[in-house]
Amino acid sequence: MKSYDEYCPIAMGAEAIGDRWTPLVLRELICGSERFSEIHRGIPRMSKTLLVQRLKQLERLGILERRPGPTYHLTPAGLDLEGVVWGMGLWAMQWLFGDPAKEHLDGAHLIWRVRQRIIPERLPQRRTVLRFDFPGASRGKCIWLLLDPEGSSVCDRDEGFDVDLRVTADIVEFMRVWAGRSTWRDAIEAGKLRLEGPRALTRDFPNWFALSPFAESKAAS
Amino acid sequence: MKSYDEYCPIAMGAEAIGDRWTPLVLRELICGSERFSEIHRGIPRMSKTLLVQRLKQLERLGILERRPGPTYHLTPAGLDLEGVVWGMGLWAMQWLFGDPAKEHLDGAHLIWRVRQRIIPERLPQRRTVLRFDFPGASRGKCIWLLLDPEGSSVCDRDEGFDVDLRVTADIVEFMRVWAGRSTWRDAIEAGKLRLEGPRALTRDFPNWFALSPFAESKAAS
DNA sequence: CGGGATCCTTGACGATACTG
DNA sequence: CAGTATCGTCAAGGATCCCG
Repeated sequence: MKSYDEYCPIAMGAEAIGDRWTPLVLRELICGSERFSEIHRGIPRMSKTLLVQRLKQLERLGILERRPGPTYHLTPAGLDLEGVVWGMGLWAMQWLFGDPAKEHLDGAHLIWRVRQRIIPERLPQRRTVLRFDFPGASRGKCIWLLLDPEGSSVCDRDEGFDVDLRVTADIVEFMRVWAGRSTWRDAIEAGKLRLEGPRALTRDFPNWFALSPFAESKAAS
Repeated sequence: MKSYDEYCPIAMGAEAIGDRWTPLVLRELICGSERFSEIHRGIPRMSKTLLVQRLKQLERLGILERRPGPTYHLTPAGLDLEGVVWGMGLWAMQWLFGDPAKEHLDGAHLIWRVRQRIIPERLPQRRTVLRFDFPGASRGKCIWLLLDPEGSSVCDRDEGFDVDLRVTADIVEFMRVWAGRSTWRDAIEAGKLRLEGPRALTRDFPNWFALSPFAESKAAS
């Protein structure tokens, strides 16, 4: 893609971060992903080839820094982009955001993002295995989440662990809760979310992770 | 261009305003352009066909409104984008912006933007014709600016009017002043800007228009 | 895991001509 | 002036395979 060839800061900013997928790459970095595979899991529909290209350009522009590992870290210039990227999100939250559509109903992606928002100190002391069932999902109808204060992981196949807590949900409603458009309580009372397991787990479940970073801001539609 | 298919406000925001050229279209609307040709003159390197498409999408998204005339006006949602678009510009101003490069040296585009920033009340009462000569420009080496409190215009051909004030300048330096990286005084003292005409005009010239909206913010490099 | 190298498709875009 | 219509090009990027 060619340059705008305009001596204008807006044009330059748009050239730097306006390429397709780039705002999502920045989102992942801002949210704390550091490794290539981690970033990629956060943007599963982006090809690896393209992610490599985008990371390189961001590095060239001084927005991120590649360190041995390899890991990727935002530079001061990159950290300063948080306001811009979040501004886009807040704007969209207010003016465009609605309930999820069919194309959004990916259980694996959803739980991966839930995992990003885990608050480790609040997890049970011992490893706990959750199984999510989303009958209405387009992809990722059945997802396992292994909670561990030392590091949690998501997978989409039965690895043979005993399931401690089973979550069966209408994925649309789960996403609405995630986005701040509904609540766990309402979802459960409406019969759209069912938690099966020891009382201690079903009770604490909502506290293990925060909702979407945008959940608090107000939506329009 | 296909959708990201993510249930994420950042993805939605990026889809809405992240298309190529769209931030520049928004810039023109925010700066007050209303007519098609006016918007197009502000983004001369964009094709008309594409501008039509972008305007249509922005209308579909509820960001702008088309009224008879035809004229284009930002809706409340569109006005609310000003912070995001300006945020991109401010970020780029701080981290990427430098002196203009060869591809930027378009005298016609420069004077068009100067015209956008005219403060009508400060203009001379009678029509005044300026001629700009930019020997170092890549395009638009010679531009006429007709000042009139009722409405000013730019053209790139001699329409036969008598020139009241002649401005000869190193276009790089003129753009640096415009961007807040130099001053009229420094430019004149360095011999990079020469004003020829009645004393009253050469004296008031700097007051007729404001500099770039980003001129006050600090640049890095 | 973290990419590099190729091939191939599609659609975004520019140029041009035309219209009310 | 403010578009519409058509056509051709080119490059962005998806898919696949490979590598250390």
